[in-house]
Amino acid sequence: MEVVVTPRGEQVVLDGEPCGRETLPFEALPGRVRDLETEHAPRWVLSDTARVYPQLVTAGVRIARSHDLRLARAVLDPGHASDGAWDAPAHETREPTLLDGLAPELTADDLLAEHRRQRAAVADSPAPGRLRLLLAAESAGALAATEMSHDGLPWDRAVHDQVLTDLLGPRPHPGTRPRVLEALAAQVRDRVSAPSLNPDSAPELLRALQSAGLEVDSTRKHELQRLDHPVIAPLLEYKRLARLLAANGWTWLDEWVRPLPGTAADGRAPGRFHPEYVVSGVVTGRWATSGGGALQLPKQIRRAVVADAGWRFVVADAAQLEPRVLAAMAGDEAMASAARGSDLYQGLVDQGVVDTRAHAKVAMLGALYGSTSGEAGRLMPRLMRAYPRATGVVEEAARDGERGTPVRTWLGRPSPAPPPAWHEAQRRAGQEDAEAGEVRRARQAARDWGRFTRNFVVQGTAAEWASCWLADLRGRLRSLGAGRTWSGPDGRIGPHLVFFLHDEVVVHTPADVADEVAEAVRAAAGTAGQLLFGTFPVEFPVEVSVVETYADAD
DNA sequence: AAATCTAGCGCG
DNA sequence: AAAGCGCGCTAGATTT
Repeated sequence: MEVVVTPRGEQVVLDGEPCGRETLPFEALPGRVRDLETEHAPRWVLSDTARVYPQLVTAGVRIARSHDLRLARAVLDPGHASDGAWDAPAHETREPTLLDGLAPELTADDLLAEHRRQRAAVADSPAPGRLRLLLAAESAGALAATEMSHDGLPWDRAVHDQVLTDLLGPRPHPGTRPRVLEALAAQVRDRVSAPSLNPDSAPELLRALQSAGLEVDSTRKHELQRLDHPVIAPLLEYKRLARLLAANGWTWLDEWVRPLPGTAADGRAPGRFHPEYVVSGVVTGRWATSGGGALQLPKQIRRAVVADAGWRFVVADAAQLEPRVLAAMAGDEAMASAARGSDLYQGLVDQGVVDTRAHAKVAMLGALYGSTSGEAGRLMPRLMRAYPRATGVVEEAARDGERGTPVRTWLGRPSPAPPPAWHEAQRRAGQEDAEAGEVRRARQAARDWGRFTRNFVVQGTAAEWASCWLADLRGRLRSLGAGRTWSGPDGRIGPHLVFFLHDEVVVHTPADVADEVAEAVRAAAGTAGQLLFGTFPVEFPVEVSVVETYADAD
């Protein structure tokens, strides 16, 4: 049973089984969806989850299954995905409404036709089952993303303020540096004899360092770390704290964490951080976020992520996901067997491929990213000898990329084509009268694109595993919470996802079912592995902890 | 003054 | 000789 939801003007058209074509005022949508969901649990075919679903969730209506036409279109027809009416919504500063940007020219018939086209495209593809899985997982992910944005990540404003105060000193007046930062700046100025230096200005800082006799040509942390000079320690500390202040300081707190109404009685200052997730916002299929830098929450500040009283976080991350995914997609039994334990890198050492765990990690990441120099480059031949199938997969993807040939993830997401300028550069370099510089630059560009496609197949397939994990977990949590109510501000919804970070999930849950949630997280990981790779014997262990603050998960 | 670019750093 | 992937965000620098 499927129902297509088409908001138009001030109305909503529902079309499909079991309701037939039905036009109703959009205020009536949540109630009607709730009724149909309860009675028939249809698959909801949505033009764009990010546009339609927030209205439902805000009205207290959540659905189990969906198909997101916009996300599917981007996978099935990448060249035309951003055409006209199907454009991804431009970023907006206010909350989207049901009617905003929904391309009102798209009628119910348009959506039904698009849906038919997509079904045919899937059926005609070389691997329909894989594509169906990808689209189902992405669509479920989009539901989870909307729900997570709505529910928010529990955030304790008082703890955040305390962390900042401990590290920086009390909150300063606008336009002035916090005490600790000002003291460090003074120390830096003193030690390079530059009394008016603004250490936030990279050019000024670079000139000052050079004048003081330091051999640097950038102000990057890694370059500074190599130097032995009294200014280095205070400067690195300054940069660390200045970064924290700029990215996640008091201004961020005020802008992004909304206080939770009526719950400040126990001396805490509970709130919620509501990032907007952009499903498949990264070319590889990973999620992006917009606003608040949710995917870059520094470890330092995770202490402020505090569960509600009587609730816990179940934090889980998939250990060494990308190498495991590579072993599975390559059908590399040897690498899968190295991955049998919980530490794949130690497995490489135990198989005698490399001598230390650190070398194993450098070599593995080098293979995934295309390192050719240094330690990684030296270790690569051993890796290729030990795991010819796994390394063969990424090498082939790299060769394809260098030729400009698209590659695909395991479930079938295509990589983008290189830009026109890239093709043009390759064409010119191939001509007889090409200049040496042109040829060199074209080769460079080809290798760069090869590293991109090399990583694309692995990062993209890992994102697919993670989508399946998230989607299956969402279903399990819905079952776990069904028919029960819980104490606390999120009591109505029970255990729920609050954060997703590439290979890591956080569930906010009543403490008494935290162990059940932990088990659900593990079980979902098992399901994800089977959905993608069937019976191929590669394990995807997840490290799970039950904590009161996110900072305790590491 | 506003818009756009760049360097740098946080995360995976 | 070059030299490891993908992002978002900020302040300062540069351009309009």
